[in-house]
Amino acid sequence: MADTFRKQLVQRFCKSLLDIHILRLIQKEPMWGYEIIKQTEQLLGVKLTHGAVYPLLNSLETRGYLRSRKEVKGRRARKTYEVTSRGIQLIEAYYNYLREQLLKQDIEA
Amino acid sequence: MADTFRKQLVQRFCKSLLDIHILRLIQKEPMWGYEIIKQTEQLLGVKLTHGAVYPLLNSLETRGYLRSRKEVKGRRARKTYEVTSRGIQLIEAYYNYLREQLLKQDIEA
DNA sequence: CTTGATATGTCAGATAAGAGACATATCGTA
DNA sequence: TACGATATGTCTCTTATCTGACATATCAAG
Repeated sequence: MADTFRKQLVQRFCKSLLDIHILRLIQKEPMWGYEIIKQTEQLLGVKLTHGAVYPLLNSLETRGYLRSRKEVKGRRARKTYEVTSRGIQLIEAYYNYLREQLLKQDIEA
Repeated sequence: MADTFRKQLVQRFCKSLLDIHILRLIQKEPMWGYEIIKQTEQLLGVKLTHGAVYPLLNSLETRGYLRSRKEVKGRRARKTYEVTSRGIQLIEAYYNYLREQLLKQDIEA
């Protein structure tokens, strides 16, 4: 049962906080859309569709959370993203909020 | 800026994980719908509509996460909810997941 | 005796997000 | 040379969710 709940939560966090999930992955190491989809499936067992990922990546870049560069190997092109300082600030605000939530739990436990 | 991000996250966590937010409030002390809406506004500054809260409370009870009893003061009735063991399991799975997320951060920091 | 607060409920319509299709291109391999 | 994998992009339609309206009832205060 605890395992069922865990899977549910992994799925929900990943989908309803998809932008943060993506920022966290890219922060670990610069990455491109296709790779994000593959790693999310391998690491979490969650299938993202590219129709959801690519528009979000573009939006995150427009809003200043990501920066991209084109990498060309032979004639193949990929857009590798890295997290900007603004993106790092959002991720840190996220971790701070998680800590806060856990703290509240300890106080009342 | 960090403060703006925090407010954003409070809002998003509360709305996209509304069921867990409600379970956590009720776990602190048994509570009814109207009170949940008031406390959420006072504590977090987030306005929930009763059209979202009441159907969710009923759904959480049907699915076994909450249990309700009718409290009558004079002729006024209210439905006070408490969290079931199943509900507590979900909340604990939630906290475990938060801890996991923070752990991952430490490893890669 | 009427207004605002307490208290719960349903439901139609709006809205936001995503799935999946359409589109294109390279590369390796069978 | 055709298929599956890599790689990115747009867009329509569906689906899920919430807002806000409608509905009802008690109570306190002005």
